[in-house]
This record gives sequence, structure tokens and C-alpha cells, in this order.
Amino acid sequence: MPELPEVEATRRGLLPTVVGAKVAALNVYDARLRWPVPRDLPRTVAGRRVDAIDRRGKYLLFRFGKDTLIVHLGMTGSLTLHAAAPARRKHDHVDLVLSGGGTVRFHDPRRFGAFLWHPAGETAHPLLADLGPEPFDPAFCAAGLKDALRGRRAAIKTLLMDARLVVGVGNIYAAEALFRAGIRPATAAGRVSTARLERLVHCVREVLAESIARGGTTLRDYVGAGGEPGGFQHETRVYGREGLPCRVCGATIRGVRLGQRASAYCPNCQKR
DNA sequence: ACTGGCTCCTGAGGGC
DNA sequence: TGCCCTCAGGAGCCAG
Repeated sequence: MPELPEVEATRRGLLPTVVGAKVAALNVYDARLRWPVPRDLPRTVAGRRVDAIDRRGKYLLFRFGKDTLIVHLGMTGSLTLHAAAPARRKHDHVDLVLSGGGTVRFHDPRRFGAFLWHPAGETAHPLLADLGPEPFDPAFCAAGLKDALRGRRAAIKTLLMDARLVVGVGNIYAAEALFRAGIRPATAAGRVSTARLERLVHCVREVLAESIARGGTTLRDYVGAGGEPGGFQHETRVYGREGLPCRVCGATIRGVRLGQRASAYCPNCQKR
């Protein structure tokens, strides 16, 4: 599932070929994504040069001067780079064709992804306006978290996945970071001490960095820009391991549902 | 102000 | 073999 590491791996894979290239065409085969792809988007981007590809949380931001093409991979989306556009498979919804040759293809079985246009302006796009700090930014810190979580009774895991507190952390990495930090996912967020939040911040960064280094996590659909799967799924210690022995202590990994999300934890390594 | 629940969508897997 | 149910999950949205 595309969380921050998968989006970042995709971004890095696209950079060398796409940045500096001109858009020859944008072909939309199915506009029914999370929000409809704007009808005039192909005309809007045609002939324009990609100056940069940035990432904010799980959003990819293709910069055209001061205008931005916002792309989200949703749950099952991928962007892959091809020298020439290959035959279309089921669920191939958008092609970004580069004038120097090369095609970036958007594939997304569940169509939870998005292609949106945000022209230059003073206001941030509504989807980006309320996002919290990047996990590797110093603004993501125990003191800030302590403040934001004060008095909150929701599960720490649920809030760790709330993009207003920190971006990029989804179900897999929330579970893995909490395991490493020794914190139970169901613990009320407001009751986690600053010292433990300190550890959590460190573990979030550690898990994300390791996953980026392995090209992300591939459970089913995700592939990087070169079509290659990630490798972090072999490193998970609790995610998807309910009923199996903990890799650290041997206790049986348990599962609990928090905010409609499956959440795995080790009852021995994560005491509270 | 929070919190939990619903929703979009497709495909896989389990039970019978 | 086939049908139906549940689950997977990013994140907006809404009701209480």
C-alpha cells in the first residue's frame, strides 16, 4: 500500500527521466478516480515542462512553473516508467507521455488515486492545507506531539495515522513503529509519556527510512517506477503476523481493530 | 473539539 | 464450481 516510502520510492524512480522533460500528451482512459480527473487536464499540461517532482505526505507534486499536478496513489495505485507505452492492461487509467520519449503510466485497480490540478495562487490546495509535518522534519517531535495529543483518548495508532499530526504514516508503518517503540496501539494517545513519544518519533523515522532503502512494501499491487516490487514486507515484525510468534520474544502476535483498521501487536513487547 | 463510523472501489480468500 | 460474505485500506466526510 502506498504510504510515504512507496511514494518516495516512486518519486525517486521518476526523477531522472521526468524532470526537465516536456509533456507531449496526457491520455486519460478512465477519469473516475477518487475525484474525477478534470476534463481539461490534458489540454492544461500538454506542452509544459516538468520542473520538479516534490512529495508532501503521500502526495506527489509535479511542478510546472508555479502550477502543480497533484497525484495520489490511493491504496493500489502505481506510476511506472516505460520507454514506449506498452499495451494497456486492465486498470491502466492514465498515461503521461513525454515528448522526448517515455511514458509514465498510472495503474490503480481500486481507483482511490487522484490526478488534480492546482494552479499558482496564494492559497494551498485544500488537500494539502491542513497537513502536519513531514516525519523527517524537526517539527515532528515529542514535544509537539505531547501538545497535540494532550487529553485525547483515541488510540495512539489511529492518531499516528492522522495526517494532521504527521504525514505519510499508514497502517503498516504505524503498526511497525509502535512495535519498535514498545507502545500498544490501543493506548489512549494522551496517556503516552513524552519519553515514550520521543522513542516513537525515532522509531517512525527508523521504519520509514528502512523501508525507503528497500524500495517500500509490496503486499499486492505496489511497484516502483521501474516496475520492481519493494522488499520491506519481509521486514515487518507485527503487520500481518497475527497468530504467529513474535520475532523478538516468541509470544503470539495479537490483532485488534482500531478505527476500522486491523492492528497487530505483541502483548509482551508492547505492554502499554 | 473529538470520536467513531461510513464511503468510494476491486479482487482475493474463506465458508458452505 | 459457484455464490455470498468479509476484508484490505487512504482519507474525506458526516453525525452525534
